[in-house]
Amino acid sequence: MAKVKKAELDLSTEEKIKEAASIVFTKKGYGNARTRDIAEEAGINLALLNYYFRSKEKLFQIVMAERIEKLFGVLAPILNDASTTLDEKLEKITENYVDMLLEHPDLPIFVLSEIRSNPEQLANRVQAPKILKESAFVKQLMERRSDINPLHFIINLLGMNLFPFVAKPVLQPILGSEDFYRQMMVQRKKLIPVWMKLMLDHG
Amino acid sequence: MAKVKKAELDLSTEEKIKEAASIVFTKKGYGNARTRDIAEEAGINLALLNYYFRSKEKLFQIVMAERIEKLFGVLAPILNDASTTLDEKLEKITENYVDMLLEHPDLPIFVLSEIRSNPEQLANRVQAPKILKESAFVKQLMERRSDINPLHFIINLLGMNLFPFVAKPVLQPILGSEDFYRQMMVQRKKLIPVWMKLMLDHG
DNA sequence: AAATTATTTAATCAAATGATTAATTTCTGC
DNA sequence: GCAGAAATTAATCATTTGATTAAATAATTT
Repeated sequence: MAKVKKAELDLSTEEKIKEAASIVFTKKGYGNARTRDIAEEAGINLALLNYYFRSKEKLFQIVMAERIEKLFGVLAPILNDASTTLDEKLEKITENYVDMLLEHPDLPIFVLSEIRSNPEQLANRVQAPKILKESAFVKQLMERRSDINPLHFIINLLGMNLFPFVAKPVLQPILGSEDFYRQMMVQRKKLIPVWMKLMLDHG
Repeated sequence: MAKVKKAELDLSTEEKIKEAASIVFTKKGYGNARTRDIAEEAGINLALLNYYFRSKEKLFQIVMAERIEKLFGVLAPILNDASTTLDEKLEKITENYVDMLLEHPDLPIFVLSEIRSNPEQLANRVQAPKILKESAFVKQLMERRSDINPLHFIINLLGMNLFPFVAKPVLQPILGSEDFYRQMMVQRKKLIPVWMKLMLDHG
């Protein structure tokens, strides 16, 4: 055993490399990640990285597509669901994000910072924006508050959900223990929908 | 003229390099930035970078300290001011952030992503957290809402202010023009304090 | 103005890094 | 069990990249 990661046990070499790449890229970013770091993390020979994925860049593109999907993929089905109320959507989105981000706290900062350093190639890969304007969600928002651009509420919802994870390295020292940080994020699952409803119905 | 940046005109070589480094590091991140990029941006010979700053790493540390100060330095004086009301603080913080971030939109994602990729060295450089707990701001928050951890409100305030800039590359395509993006951010100067007050007084 | 110091430049170095190669081992189909 | 294919390895390559050097130029001092 020793250094072998649990999930790595029965994965194929290709999957091991992709897993390792995801870990290393997410932790350090593309520019700070070394193919040798990835090979070591995966426990494989460096040449295998190029054997299976041709290049660091190609491997990154594959990992990045998966990470973008993981971060924004949850949105589309919820936003487009005409059978749920606006309140239910707010609750679903929050619940999904908090649960997912507690498991992958550095996902948002990774995706957003990589998009920033390469916007022309990556920004258009995010699908959610494209469906947004025609979504049931936006329609419901406009019905409820016709005087405020619905994007404000979307920014607030995503901000309250994602920001505490984006800023985790700064917030953690304030909050003290990792455990207390988790506690607060769990509290927010109930609080964020309440706050969103307040903003929608007052002011 | 041509490619010469306006601010660069009468700066000393040392200042030109620091300015260029700030631009290049902020746009690409440490790992993707090349000392040759910085030299070119500054319009100076590559060797001068090492002549004035010893190394890329040292130059980065200097730039980073300034960027952290720019992003979080505005907080301490406002948070500690016992002479202003909580509502005034919310308005001041929001006004300061929106104005500053419209000029430096990629500042938050830069600082936060660099801290993520090197937390042990950078996270403790942020001063704001240290003074936070003893601040007038936190006291006022606890007075107003004793049943909710004041950090929730701080997260929401920073999230609503910083997140739209952190996520700018993703949001921009939805909003369309740069001009419309600016418009929305200006709107938020009035909206965010209103929303914060709502959260504090209801729910 | 001469001497000294500071700045700038072109050329070069050494290490890091992504990628390839050729040989070896393991697996698969027959 | 064997032949061919696939996977793996150690060694090496070529380029990039941060940094240095020695010479040239500019600024400052006396």
